[in-house]
Amino acid sequence: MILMDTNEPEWIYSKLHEQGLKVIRKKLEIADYIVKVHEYVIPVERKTSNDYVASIMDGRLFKQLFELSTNYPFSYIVVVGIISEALMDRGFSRRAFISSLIGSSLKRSPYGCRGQVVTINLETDYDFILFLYFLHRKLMEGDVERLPRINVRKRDRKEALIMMYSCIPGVGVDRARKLVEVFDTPEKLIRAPIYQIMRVEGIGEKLAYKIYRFLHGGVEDEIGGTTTR
Amino acid sequence: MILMDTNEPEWIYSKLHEQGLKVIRKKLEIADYIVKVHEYVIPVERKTSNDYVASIMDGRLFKQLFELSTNYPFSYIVVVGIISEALMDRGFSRRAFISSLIGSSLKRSPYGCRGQVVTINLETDYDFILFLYFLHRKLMEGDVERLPRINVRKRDRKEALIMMYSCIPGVGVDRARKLVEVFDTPEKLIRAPIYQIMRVEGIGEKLAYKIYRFLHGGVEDEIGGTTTR
DNA sequence: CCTAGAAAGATATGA
DNA sequence: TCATATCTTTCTAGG
Repeated sequence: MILMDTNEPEWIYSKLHEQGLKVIRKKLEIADYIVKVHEYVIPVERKTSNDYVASIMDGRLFKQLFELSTNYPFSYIVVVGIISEALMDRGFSRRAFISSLIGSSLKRSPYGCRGQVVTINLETDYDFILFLYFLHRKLMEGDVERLPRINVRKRDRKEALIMMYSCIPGVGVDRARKLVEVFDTPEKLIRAPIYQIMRVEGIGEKLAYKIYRFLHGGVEDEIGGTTTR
Repeated sequence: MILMDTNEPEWIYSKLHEQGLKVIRKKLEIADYIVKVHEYVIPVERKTSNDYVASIMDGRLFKQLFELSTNYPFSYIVVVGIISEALMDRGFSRRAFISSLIGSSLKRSPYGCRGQVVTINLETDYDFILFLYFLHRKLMEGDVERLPRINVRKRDRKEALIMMYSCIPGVGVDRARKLVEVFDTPEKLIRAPIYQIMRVEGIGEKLAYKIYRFLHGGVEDEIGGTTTR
Protein backbone atom coordinates (compact mmCIF):
# COMPACT_ATOMS: atom_id res chain seq x y z
CA MET A 1 0.00 0.00 0.00
CA ILE A 2 1.19 3.49 -0.81
CA LEU A 3 0.14 6.62 1.03
CA MET A 4 0.43 9.74 -1.04
CA ASP A 5 0.27 13.31 0.11
CA THR A 6 -2.68 15.30 -1.12
CA ASN A 7 -0.35 17.94 -2.52
CA GLU A 8 1.22 15.55 -5.00
CA PRO A 9 0.03 15.75 -8.60
CA GLU A 10 -3.07 13.91 -9.63
CA TRP A 11 -1.53 12.30 -12.67
CA ILE A 12 1.05 10.47 -10.64
CA TYR A 13 -1.79 9.00 -8.67
CA SER A 14 -3.43 7.75 -11.85
CA LYS A 15 -0.22 6.31 -13.17
CA LEU A 16 0.47 4.44 -9.99
CA HIS A 17 -3.06 3.15 -10.07
CA GLU A 18 -2.55 1.93 -13.60
CA GLN A 19 0.42 -0.06 -12.39
CA GLY A 20 -1.93 -1.91 -10.12
CA LEU A 21 -0.74 -0.30 -6.92
CA LYS A 22 -3.10 0.47 -4.10
CA VAL A 23 -2.71 4.16 -3.42
CA ILE A 24 -4.40 6.24 -0.77
CA ARG A 25 -4.32 10.00 -0.83
CA LYS A 26 -3.92 11.60 2.54
CA LYS A 27 -2.38 14.59 4.21
CA LEU A 28 1.08 13.48 5.27
CA GLU A 29 3.22 15.16 7.89
CA ILE A 30 6.70 14.14 6.98
CA ALA A 31 7.22 12.81 3.48
CA ASP A 32 5.34 12.94 0.18
CA TYR A 33 4.85 9.19 -0.06
CA ILE A 34 4.94 6.34 2.36
CA VAL A 35 5.33 2.82 1.10
CA LYS A 36 3.94 0.27 3.50
CA VAL A 37 4.49 -3.40 2.94
CA HIS A 38 4.42 -6.04 5.63
CA GLU A 39 6.33 -4.54 8.51
CA TYR A 40 8.19 -2.06 6.35
CA VAL A 41 7.32 1.58 6.38
CA ILE A 42 9.45 3.60 4.01
CA PRO A 43 8.87 7.29 3.47
CA VAL A 44 9.79 8.81 0.15
CA GLU A 45 10.32 12.50 -0.41
CA ARG A 46 10.04 13.59 -4.03
CA LYS A 47 11.78 16.77 -5.05
CA THR A 48 12.30 18.44 -8.36
CA SER A 49 15.94 19.23 -9.00
CA ASN A 50 15.11 22.90 -8.74
CA ASP A 51 13.49 22.53 -5.40
CA TYR A 52 16.31 20.32 -4.26
CA VAL A 53 18.88 22.97 -4.99
CA ALA A 54 16.72 25.66 -3.45
CA SER A 55 16.22 23.64 -0.31
CA ILE A 56 19.93 23.19 0.09
CA MET A 57 20.34 26.93 -0.10
CA ASP A 58 17.82 27.81 2.54
CA GLY A 59 18.54 24.89 4.81
CA ARG A 60 15.20 23.16 4.39
CA LEU A 61 16.87 20.02 3.15
CA PHE A 62 18.80 19.56 6.34
CA LYS A 63 15.76 19.90 8.47
CA GLN A 64 13.99 17.32 6.38
CA LEU A 65 16.90 14.94 6.57
CA PHE A 66 16.88 15.34 10.29
CA GLU A 67 13.16 14.69 10.50
CA LEU A 68 13.35 11.62 8.33
CA SER A 69 16.35 10.11 10.01
CA THR A 70 15.03 10.59 13.51
CA ASN A 71 11.62 9.18 12.72
CA TYR A 72 12.31 6.33 10.33
CA PRO A 73 15.07 3.78 10.10
CA PHE A 74 15.22 4.07 6.36
CA SER A 75 13.94 6.55 3.82
CA TYR A 76 14.45 7.95 0.37
CA ILE A 77 14.81 11.36 -1.11
CA VAL A 78 14.27 11.15 -4.84
CA VAL A 79 15.46 14.10 -6.88
CA VAL A 80 13.72 14.32 -10.23
CA GLY A 81 15.42 16.28 -12.97
CA ILE A 82 18.91 17.23 -13.96
CA ILE A 83 20.75 18.71 -11.05
CA SER A 84 23.50 20.50 -12.90
CA GLU A 85 20.92 22.46 -14.85
CA ALA A 86 19.15 23.45 -11.69
CA LEU A 87 22.47 24.58 -10.28
CA MET A 88 23.03 26.84 -13.24
CA ASP A 89 19.53 28.26 -13.00
CA ARG A 90 20.06 29.21 -9.42
CA GLY A 91 23.60 30.41 -9.83
CA PHE A 92 24.63 27.93 -7.21
CA SER A 93 28.30 27.06 -7.22
CA ARG A 94 29.48 23.50 -7.68
CA ARG A 95 31.68 23.83 -4.64
CA ALA A 96 28.72 24.68 -2.49
CA PHE A 97 26.72 21.85 -3.95
CA ILE A 98 29.34 19.20 -3.41
CA SER A 99 30.04 20.39 0.04
CA SER A 100 26.39 20.25 0.94
CA LEU A 101 26.15 16.73 -0.44
CA ILE A 102 28.86 15.67 1.92
CA GLY A 103 27.36 17.64 4.72
CA SER A 104 24.04 15.96 4.34
CA SER A 105 25.45 12.50 3.98
CA LEU A 106 27.69 12.90 6.98
CA LYS A 107 25.13 14.54 9.13
CA ARG A 108 22.33 12.23 8.50
CA SER A 109 23.82 9.39 10.39
CA PRO A 110 27.34 8.10 10.01
CA TYR A 111 28.67 6.87 13.27
CA GLY A 112 25.45 6.84 15.21
CA CYS A 113 22.38 4.70 15.03
CA ARG A 114 19.99 7.05 13.38
CA GLY A 115 17.98 6.07 10.41
CA GLN A 116 19.57 6.46 7.07
CA VAL A 117 18.33 8.49 4.17
CA VAL A 118 19.30 7.48 0.68
CA THR A 119 19.26 10.14 -1.99
CA ILE A 120 18.62 9.05 -5.54
CA ASN A 121 18.64 11.15 -8.66
CA LEU A 122 16.30 10.28 -11.51
CA GLU A 123 15.76 12.12 -14.72
CA THR A 124 12.02 12.14 -15.21
CA ASP A 125 8.81 11.72 -13.32
CA TYR A 126 8.24 8.61 -15.30
CA ASP A 127 11.36 7.20 -13.70
CA PHE A 128 9.89 8.15 -10.39
CA ILE A 129 6.79 6.08 -11.03
CA LEU A 130 9.02 3.19 -11.90
CA PHE A 131 10.93 3.80 -8.73
CA LEU A 132 7.84 3.50 -6.57
CA TYR A 133 6.71 0.50 -8.49
CA PHE A 134 9.95 -1.37 -8.01
CA LEU A 135 10.33 -0.31 -4.43
CA HIS A 136 6.91 -1.72 -3.71
CA ARG A 137 7.62 -4.90 -5.58
CA LYS A 138 10.96 -5.55 -3.95
CA LEU A 139 9.40 -5.13 -0.56
CA MET A 140 6.59 -7.49 -1.49
CA GLU A 141 9.10 -10.04 -2.57
CA GLY A 142 10.78 -9.67 0.77
CA ASP A 143 13.99 -8.88 -0.99
CA VAL A 144 15.19 -6.90 1.98
CA GLU A 145 17.06 -7.54 5.10
CA ARG A 146 15.47 -6.57 8.32
CA LEU A 147 15.41 -2.85 8.80
CA PRO A 148 17.17 -1.61 11.86
CA ARG A 149 15.40 -0.16 14.77
CA ILE A 150 16.36 3.39 15.43
CA ASN A 151 17.25 4.51 18.83
CA VAL A 152 17.15 8.18 19.25
CA ARG A 153 20.20 9.40 21.00
CA LYS A 154 20.21 11.63 23.96
CA ARG A 155 22.17 14.03 21.88
CA ASP A 156 19.09 14.89 19.87
CA ARG A 157 17.65 16.82 22.71
CA LYS A 158 20.87 18.69 23.14
CA GLU A 159 21.09 19.50 19.47
CA ALA A 160 17.56 20.81 19.42
CA LEU A 161 18.46 23.02 22.35
CA ILE A 162 21.54 24.33 20.63
CA MET A 163 19.47 25.19 17.63
CA MET A 164 16.93 26.86 19.82
CA TYR A 165 19.40 29.00 21.69
CA SER A 166 21.15 30.02 18.52
CA CYS A 167 17.94 31.69 17.39
CA ILE A 168 18.53 34.38 19.97
CA PRO A 169 20.02 37.43 18.26
CA GLY A 170 23.70 37.66 19.03
CA VAL A 171 23.96 33.99 19.80
CA GLY A 172 25.36 31.66 17.18
CA VAL A 173 26.18 27.99 17.37
CA ASP A 174 29.32 28.49 19.36
CA ARG A 175 27.82 30.51 22.12
CA ALA A 176 24.69 28.38 22.03
CA ARG A 177 26.76 25.32 22.70
CA LYS A 178 28.28 26.92 25.74
CA LEU A 179 24.93 28.09 26.97
CA VAL A 180 23.55 24.57 26.79
CA GLU A 181 26.36 23.34 28.99
CA VAL A 182 25.20 25.62 31.75
CA PHE A 183 21.48 25.87 31.14
CA ASP A 184 20.34 22.46 30.07
CA THR A 185 16.68 23.37 29.90
CA PRO A 186 15.11 26.52 28.50
CA GLU A 187 13.49 27.05 31.85
CA LYS A 188 16.83 27.42 33.57
CA LEU A 189 17.94 29.96 31.05
CA ILE A 190 14.78 31.95 31.50
CA ARG A 191 15.05 31.96 35.25
CA ALA A 192 18.70 32.95 35.20
CA PRO A 193 19.54 36.48 36.30
CA ILE A 194 21.76 38.54 34.05
CA TYR A 195 24.90 38.08 36.11
CA GLN A 196 24.59 34.35 35.70
CA ILE A 197 24.26 34.55 31.95
CA MET A 198 27.32 36.76 31.91
CA ARG A 199 29.41 34.08 33.48
CA VAL A 200 29.18 31.90 30.41
CA GLU A 201 32.34 32.00 28.36
CA GLY A 202 32.04 34.19 25.31
CA ILE A 203 29.18 36.22 26.73
CA GLY A 204 29.92 39.63 28.15
CA GLU A 205 27.81 42.19 29.84
CA LYS A 206 26.24 43.77 26.81
CA LEU A 207 25.30 40.52 25.22
CA ALA A 208 23.91 39.17 28.47
CA TYR A 209 21.59 42.15 28.69
CA LYS A 210 20.51 41.67 25.13
CA ILE A 211 19.73 38.01 25.68
CA TYR A 212 17.79 38.82 28.80
CA ARG A 213 15.74 41.42 27.01
CA PHE A 214 14.99 39.05 24.20
CA LEU A 215 13.75 36.36 26.53
CA HIS A 216 11.64 38.55 28.74
CA GLY A 217 10.35 41.08 26.31
CA GLY A 218 11.57 44.28 27.86
CA VAL A 219 12.42 47.16 25.63
CA GLU A 220 12.37 46.51 21.92
CA ASP A 221 16.01 46.25 21.08
CA GLU A 222 17.75 47.37 17.98
CA ILE A 223 19.07 44.19 16.54
CA GLY A 224 22.54 44.49 15.13
CA GLY A 225 22.91 47.98 16.43
CA THR A 226 22.90 50.07 13.31
CA THR A 227 19.34 50.93 12.65
CA THR A 228 19.21 53.68 10.15
CA ARG A 229 15.67 54.69 9.94
CA MET B 1 45.48 12.17 5.57
CA ILE B 2 44.37 10.49 2.37
CA LEU B 3 45.48 7.08 1.22
CA MET B 4 45.24 6.56 -2.51
CA ASP B 5 45.46 3.36 -4.44
CA THR B 6 48.43 3.03 -6.76
CA ASN B 7 46.10 2.28 -9.65
CA GLU B 8 44.48 5.67 -9.49
CA PRO B 9 45.62 8.26 -12.01
CA GLU B 10 48.70 10.31 -11.30
CA TRP B 11 47.08 13.62 -12.11
CA ILE B 12 44.50 13.27 -9.38
CA TYR B 13 47.35 12.80 -6.98
CA SER B 14 48.94 16.04 -8.15
CA LYS B 15 45.70 17.95 -7.93
CA LEU B 16 45.02 16.77 -4.42
CA HIS B 17 48.53 17.75 -3.48
CA GLU B 18 47.95 21.21 -4.90
CA GLN B 19 44.98 21.57 -2.61
CA GLY B 20 47.33 21.12 0.29
CA LEU B 21 46.19 17.63 1.19
CA LYS B 22 48.58 15.05 2.48
CA VAL B 23 48.26 12.10 0.14
CA ILE B 24 50.01 8.77 0.33
CA ARG B 25 49.99 6.33 -2.53
CA LYS B 26 49.66 2.76 -1.51
CA LYS B 27 48.19 -0.49 -2.66
CA LEU B 28 44.74 -0.63 -1.14
CA GLU B 29 42.66 -3.75 -0.67
CA ILE B 30 39.16 -2.45 -0.48
CA ALA B 31 38.54 1.03 -1.83
CA ASP B 32 40.36 3.44 -4.09
CA TYR B 33 40.81 6.11 -1.46
CA ILE B 34 40.71 6.19 2.29
CA VAL B 35 40.26 9.44 4.12
CA LYS B 36 41.58 9.34 7.66
CA VAL B 37 40.95 12.18 10.05
CA HIS B 38 40.90 11.90 13.80
CA GLU B 39 38.98 8.76 14.57
CA TYR B 40 37.23 8.65 11.23
CA VAL B 41 38.26 6.25 8.53
CA ILE B 42 36.18 6.65 5.44
CA PRO B 43 36.80 4.63 2.30
CA VAL B 44 35.85 6.10 -1.03
CA GLU B 45 35.33 4.03 -4.15
CA ARG B 46 35.59 6.01 -7.37
CA LYS B 47 33.81 4.64 -10.40
CA THR B 48 33.23 5.98 -13.85
CA SER B 49 29.60 5.93 -14.82
CA ASN B 50 30.40 3.30 -17.41
CA ASP B 51 32.02 1.07 -14.90
CA TYR B 52 29.17 1.67 -12.50
CA VAL B 53 26.59 0.52 -14.97
CA ALA B 54 28.70 -2.45 -15.94
CA SER B 55 29.21 -3.45 -12.34
CA ILE B 56 25.49 -3.41 -11.72
CA MET B 57 25.05 -5.74 -14.63
CA ASP B 58 27.60 -8.32 -13.61
CA GLY B 59 26.90 -8.12 -9.90
CA ARG B 60 30.27 -6.73 -8.93
CA LEU B 61 28.59 -3.74 -7.34
CA PHE B 62 26.77 -5.86 -4.81
CA LYS B 63 29.95 -7.53 -3.83
CA GLN B 64 31.67 -4.24 -3.30
CA LEU B 65 28.79 -2.84 -1.33
CA PHE B 66 28.95 -5.84 0.88
CA GLU B 67 32.69 -5.52 1.37
CA LEU B 68 32.47 -1.87 2.24
CA SER B 69 29.57 -2.17 4.58
CA THR B 70 30.96 -5.10 6.50
CA ASN B 71 34.34 -3.52 6.98
CA TYR B 72 33.55 0.12 7.57
CA PRO B 73 30.74 1.92 9.34
CA PHE B 74 30.50 4.49 6.63
CA SER B 75 31.73 4.77 3.09
CA TYR B 76 31.19 6.38 -0.24
CA ILE B 77 30.82 5.24 -3.77
CA VAL B 78 31.33 8.16 -6.08
CA VAL B 79 30.12 7.73 -9.61
CA VAL B 80 31.85 10.09 -12.01
CA GLY B 81 30.10 10.83 -15.28
CA ILE B 82 26.62 10.96 -16.63
CA ILE B 83 24.76 7.79 -15.87
CA SER B 84 22.07 8.02 -18.51
CA GLU B 85 24.72 8.23 -21.20
CA ALA B 86 26.45 5.21 -19.81
CA LEU B 87 23.15 3.36 -19.82
CA MET B 88 22.72 4.11 -23.50
CA ASP B 89 26.24 3.04 -24.30
CA ARG B 90 25.69 -0.26 -22.64
CA GLY B 91 22.16 -0.75 -23.88
CA PHE B 92 20.98 -1.10 -20.34
CA SER B 93 17.31 -0.23 -19.80
CA ARG B 94 16.12 2.39 -17.36
CA ARG B 95 13.81 -0.10 -15.69
CA ALA B 96 16.61 -2.45 -14.98
CA PHE B 97 18.74 0.36 -13.70
CA ILE B 98 16.16 1.72 -11.30
CA SER B 99 15.34 -1.70 -10.07
CA SER B 100 18.93 -2.47 -9.27
CA LEU B 101 19.38 0.91 -7.68
CA ILE B 102 16.66 0.05 -5.22
CA GLY B 103 18.04 -3.37 -4.77
CA SER B 104 21.41 -2.06 -3.79
CA SER B 105 20.12 0.66 -1.54
CA LEU B 106 17.92 -1.77 0.31
CA LYS B 107 20.56 -4.41 0.61
CA ARG B 108 23.49 -2.35 1.49
CA SER B 109 22.30 -0.83 4.64
CA PRO B 110 19.72 -2.15 6.82
CA TYR B 111 20.19 -4.74 9.37
CA GLY B 112 22.23 -4.93 12.41
CA CYS B 113 25.18 -2.73 12.73
CA ARG B 114 26.44 -2.90 9.24
CA GLY B 115 27.91 0.20 7.82
CA GLN B 116 26.16 2.32 5.35
CA VAL B 117 27.35 3.14 1.90
CA VAL B 118 26.32 6.38 0.32
CA THR B 119 26.35 6.64 -3.43
CA ILE B 120 26.96 10.03 -4.97
CA ASN B 121 26.92 10.95 -8.61
CA LEU B 122 29.22 13.70 -9.85
CA GLU B 123 29.77 14.90 -13.36
CA THR B 124 33.48 15.34 -13.70
CA ASP B 125 36.73 14.26 -12.12
CA TYR B 126 37.25 17.82 -11.10
CA ASP B 127 34.13 17.49 -8.99
CA PHE B 128 35.66 14.39 -7.50
CA ILE B 129 38.73 16.30 -6.37
CA LEU B 130 36.46 18.85 -4.76
CA PHE B 131 34.60 16.03 -3.14
CA LEU B 132 37.70 14.67 -1.46
CA TYR B 133 38.79 18.12 -0.49
CA PHE B 134 35.55 18.96 1.25
CA LEU B 135 35.19 15.57 2.83
CA HIS B 136 38.59 16.00 4.37
CA ARG B 137 37.84 19.51 5.49
CA LYS B 138 34.52 18.71 7.05
CA LEU B 139 36.05 15.92 9.03
CA MET B 140 38.87 18.18 10.15
CA GLU B 141 36.40 20.75 11.32
CA GLY B 142 34.53 18.09 13.21
CA ASP B 143 31.51 19.22 11.30
CA VAL B 144 30.16 15.74 11.34
CA GLU B 145 27.26 15.27 13.61
CA ARG B 146 26.58 18.85 14.12
CA LEU B 147 23.34 20.43 13.11
CA PRO B 148 23.32 22.96 10.36
CA ARG B 149 23.63 26.58 11.14
CA ILE B 150 20.36 28.30 10.82
CA ASN B 151 20.80 31.12 8.43
CA VAL B 152 17.66 33.07 8.51
CA ARG B 153 17.64 36.76 8.73
CA LYS B 154 16.90 37.63 12.26
CA ARG B 155 15.64 40.93 11.12
CA ASP B 156 12.91 41.19 13.64
CA ARG B 157 12.04 39.79 16.96
CA LYS B 158 9.02 37.90 15.77
CA GLU B 159 10.91 36.02 13.08
CA ALA B 160 13.55 35.04 15.59
CA LEU B 161 10.90 33.81 17.98
CA ILE B 162 9.23 31.71 15.32
CA MET B 163 12.56 30.14 14.48
CA MET B 164 13.22 29.56 18.12
CA TYR B 165 9.91 27.87 18.83
CA SER B 166 10.19 25.73 15.73
CA CYS B 167 13.30 24.16 17.20
CA ILE B 168 11.15 22.41 19.74
CA PRO B 169 10.70 18.81 18.60
CA GLY B 170 7.22 18.42 17.17
CA VAL B 171 6.86 22.08 16.40
CA GLY B 172 7.31 23.26 12.83
CA VAL B 173 6.97 26.72 11.40
CA ASP B 174 3.19 26.64 11.32
CA ARG B 175 2.72 25.72 14.91
CA ALA B 176 5.52 28.04 15.92
CA ARG B 177 3.74 30.90 14.26
CA LYS B 178 0.61 30.18 16.23
CA LEU B 179 2.55 29.82 19.43
CA VAL B 180 4.11 33.23 18.95
CA GLU B 181 0.68 34.78 18.65
CA VAL B 182 -0.17 33.59 22.12
CA PHE B 183 3.21 33.61 23.84
CA ASP B 184 5.09 36.61 22.61
CA THR B 185 8.09 36.09 24.86
CA PRO B 186 9.86 32.83 25.66
CA GLU B 187 9.24 33.57 29.29
CA LYS B 188 5.49 33.41 28.84
CA LEU B 189 5.76 30.09 27.07
CA ILE B 190 7.91 28.68 29.82
CA ARG B 191 5.57 29.80 32.52
CA ALA B 192 2.50 28.49 30.74
CA PRO B 193 0.84 25.42 32.22
CA ILE B 194 0.12 22.53 29.91
CA TYR B 195 -3.57 23.24 29.53
CA GLN B 196 -2.74 26.66 28.18
CA ILE B 197 -0.32 25.33 25.61
CA MET B 198 -2.99 22.86 24.56
CA ARG B 199 -5.38 25.63 23.72
CA VAL B 200 -3.21 26.77 20.86
CA GLU B 201 -4.62 25.69 17.53
CA GLY B 202 -2.85 22.65 16.12
CA ILE B 203 -1.49 21.51 19.45
CA GLY B 204 -3.14 18.61 21.16
CA GLU B 205 -2.68 17.02 24.51
CA LYS B 206 0.21 14.77 23.66
CA LEU B 207 2.16 17.46 21.91
CA ALA B 208 1.52 19.91 24.71
CA TYR B 209 3.01 17.44 27.15
CA LYS B 210 5.96 16.91 24.91
CA ILE B 211 6.60 20.61 24.58
CA TYR B 212 6.32 21.07 28.30
CA ARG B 213 8.78 18.32 28.96
CA PHE B 214 11.21 19.69 26.47
CA LEU B 215 11.14 23.10 28.07
CA HIS B 216 11.38 21.94 31.64
CA GLY B 217 13.57 18.94 31.32
CA GLY B 218 11.44 16.13 32.64
CA VAL B 219 11.77 12.66 31.24
CA GLU B 220 13.96 12.06 28.24
CA ASP B 221 11.54 11.84 25.35
CA GLU B 222 11.76 9.90 22.19
CA ILE B 223 11.22 12.32 19.43
CA GLY B 224 8.11 11.55 17.48
CA GLY B 225 7.32 8.66 19.70
CA THR B 226 4.58 7.92 22.12
CA THR B 227 5.20 9.08 25.57
CA THR B 228 4.71 6.91 28.55
CA ARG B 229 3.77 8.63 31.68
C1' DC C 1 25.57 24.85 1.05
C1' DC C 2 29.97 28.43 -0.04
C1' DT C 3 32.83 32.75 0.26
C1' DA C 4 34.03 37.03 1.84
C1' DG C 5 33.76 41.01 4.38
C1' DA C 6 31.87 44.02 7.86
C1' DA C 7 30.52 44.86 12.42
C1' DA C 8 30.10 43.86 17.14
C1' DG C 9 31.73 41.84 21.17
C1' DA C 10 35.12 39.41 24.27
C1' DT C 11 39.62 39.13 25.97
C1' DA C 12 44.45 40.12 26.97
C1' DT C 13 47.89 43.49 27.81
C1' DG C 14 50.16 47.41 29.65
C1' DA C 15 50.28 51.77 31.81
C1' DT D 1 40.72 51.09 36.03
C1' DC D 2 40.71 52.16 31.39
C1' DA D 3 42.22 52.44 26.70
C1' DT D 4 44.00 49.88 22.90
C1' DA D 5 45.07 46.01 20.05
C1' DT D 6 43.80 41.33 18.75
C1' DC D 7 41.10 37.50 18.28
C1' DT D 8 36.50 35.34 17.94
C1' DT D 9 31.84 35.24 16.72
C1' DT D 10 27.89 36.69 14.48
C1' DC D 11 25.52 38.53 10.65
C1' DT D 12 24.86 40.09 5.86
C1' DA D 13 25.18 39.71 1.03
C1' DG D 14 25.57 37.40 -3.24
C1' DG D 15 26.28 33.06 -5.85
